[in-house]
Amino acid sequence: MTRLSELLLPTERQPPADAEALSHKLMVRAGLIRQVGAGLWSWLPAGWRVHQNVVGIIREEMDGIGGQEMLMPLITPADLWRKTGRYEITELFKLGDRRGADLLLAMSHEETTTFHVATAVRSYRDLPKLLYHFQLKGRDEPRPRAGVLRTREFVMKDAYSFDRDEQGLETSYERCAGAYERIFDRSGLEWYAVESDVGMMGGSGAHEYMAPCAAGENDVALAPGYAANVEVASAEPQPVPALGNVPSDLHTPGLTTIDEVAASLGVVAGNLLKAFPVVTASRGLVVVFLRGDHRVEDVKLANALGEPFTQASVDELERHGLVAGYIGPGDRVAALYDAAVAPGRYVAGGNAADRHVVVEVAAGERIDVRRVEAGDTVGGQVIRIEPAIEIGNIFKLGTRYSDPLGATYLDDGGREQLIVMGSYGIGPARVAAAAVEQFADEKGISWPRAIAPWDVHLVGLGKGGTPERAAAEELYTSLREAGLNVLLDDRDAGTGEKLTDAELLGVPLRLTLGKRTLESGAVEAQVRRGAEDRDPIPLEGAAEAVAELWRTLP
RNA sequence: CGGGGAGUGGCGCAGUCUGGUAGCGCACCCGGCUGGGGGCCGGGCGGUCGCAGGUUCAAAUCCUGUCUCCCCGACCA
Repeated sequence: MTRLSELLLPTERQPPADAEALSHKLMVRAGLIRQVGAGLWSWLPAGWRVHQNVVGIIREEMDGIGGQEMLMPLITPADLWRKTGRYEITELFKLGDRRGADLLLAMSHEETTTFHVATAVRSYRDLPKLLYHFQLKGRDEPRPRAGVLRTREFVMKDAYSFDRDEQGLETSYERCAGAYERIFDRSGLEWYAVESDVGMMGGSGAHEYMAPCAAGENDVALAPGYAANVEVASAEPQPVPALGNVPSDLHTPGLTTIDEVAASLGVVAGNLLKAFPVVTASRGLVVVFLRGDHRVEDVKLANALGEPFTQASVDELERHGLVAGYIGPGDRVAALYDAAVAPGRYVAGGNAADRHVVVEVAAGERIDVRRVEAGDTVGGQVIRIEPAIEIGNIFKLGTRYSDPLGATYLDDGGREQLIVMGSYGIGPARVAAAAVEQFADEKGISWPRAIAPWDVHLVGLGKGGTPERAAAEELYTSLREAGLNVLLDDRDAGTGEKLTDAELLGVPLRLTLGKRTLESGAVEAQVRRGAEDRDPIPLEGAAEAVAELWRTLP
């Protein structure tokens, strides 16, 4: 369907009142998506064309590295997930059938693919394998947001590699990384790969593919030659001047924050020691000390501790004789020091109400748990931090799933070995939304050519039955014969409405054909990116010239 | 789950404080004019005011309960 008069493309002049993110507003306004419930969205015809274009690119590149496409069910028996311990995840949609059997909506398909490989693969000769599918994922997200950026049901391309050993996994991983580079390059996005957290699941390595944009939910630390999610980023802190002459015992009534204490002493926050008391299952209460101007990065701290933690309550502190707001090093509780706490003198809590003291911190064991900040450096290069949306990830799973699900093979010596796995995800919806975020201007969307719903938006001005409209029909036919996907605006609507809708929808090349065109013998062309008018294209032989121009577009 | 906000034709909103039986712009339908940037005139269609209960002669408006949605924080493609 490529005639606007027949297409379901409900454009809106105003965005939904509750929309915040740019892609949310524009995708709804342009008639690409519509909401059904919280985090539940329908893709209307034009939007689905974009989605499927992204899918097409992914499919080509995955096939190109030997991926085998298949399809596994969304509804999954609970037993598979019980075996891997994932049945307890709170985001899991759980349901039952009429007989009372426990089922779930898969959040991803590690269990299912591993189940198949476990039963189908017996020999090292059957490995490696790279399997993938495009399938819905169900996730009962605590907070769906920003249109299609974070939803409770979405299509994911998830791929799983199965190798004989770590070395094989390394090869599969690199191969997927290469495919991902080509996929995101081809999609026309700005993107980069960053080191990411492997989470509590373990695993030996992971990367995330990030598309920088304002609506992004992740913060990424970037410097020339360096890119990492702030959840795992490490950097050299900015220096602070040494602590000047300050009395070693300070009466500080009511001064419980870093800023208050620093201001009252006339020193910088970095001259203080910040106490971050946490409780873990195996250690009980532990106080983590950071430089006063630094913040704890929760993910880094959990990784450094090797277990989850909660912040200590005031009760918990009192039980250990600590006073909230006045915690400092002492013998009452175990202490850990962040890597940015250089040996030297600091103002710290005096472990008594209204008291601070100057302490001498010695060199010693450190853990890196602080959140990297803009202005820190890596290898002498200054870091900046920007928001980005995660559009894909790759993850070395190891034997996390093959072990509980019994996915083994016999090696060439007849010994049973665990299959070594990797997983590789991409969210096509996020690729689409990120493209909207990155390239939209005040008039609307500006799709990269590779994923645009159509190649050319041909606006036929005037009313049906006029010579200019007849000419538009003719051009429409010849453009299609030249291999272009063309959207023809053949509505009897006003000029302004047609042109405004075209800008909102964001097809990369707009052709306008009206009375003027006929008189001059050339159709007007505007490149959507930058709203850049090009030289009119003579109607004689227009199709080839348009196709040629189109190939040069971003 | 914690905090904040909102539910009134398809979209955006007013009306709620101070109860009196629902209105505006856009969209939509009909007729006419216009025809290169959301044009003009005239005439129309369309709403259980989220839901349930209560107060009252009378409830969009007051009370109680409940559901839904959005935004900010802990999660992730």
